Amino acid sequence: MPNERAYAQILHTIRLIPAGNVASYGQIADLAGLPGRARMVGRCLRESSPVPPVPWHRVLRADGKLAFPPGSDSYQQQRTRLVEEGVTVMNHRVPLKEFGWSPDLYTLMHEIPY
DNA sequence: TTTGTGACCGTAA
DNA sequence: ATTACGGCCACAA
Repeated sequence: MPNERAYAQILHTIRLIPAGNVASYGQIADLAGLPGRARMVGRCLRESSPVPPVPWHRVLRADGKLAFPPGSDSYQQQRTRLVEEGVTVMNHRVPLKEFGWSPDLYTLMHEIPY
């Protein structure tokens, strides 16, 4: 696999998201040293059936929406996990801007990877 | 080889 | 607030 390094970087970066916080696919890609490749993050998660050490539920779209179809199994699970961590989810999205969260991740995780 | 398909994103109507 | 479009790129058909 040519991408196993990239995937490892991605999963590693996702592990750095603190509980109660969220990050977008694009942010993860950037932090993992893969600028512009948000789709790869999604593909990585889809293909590597993530287990708890990888907090996949803290990864959202850039606009704060959960990436799953509302009502789907995965959607419900993600929503539940977020709420358990105290993250507000209303109308299928986390109000990032309203909480000033989106940019915080760059501050919280500066020194990175692997 | 080409085409379609995503757990996506930024910009511009 | 939406929609459209172009970028993005590994994968499968």
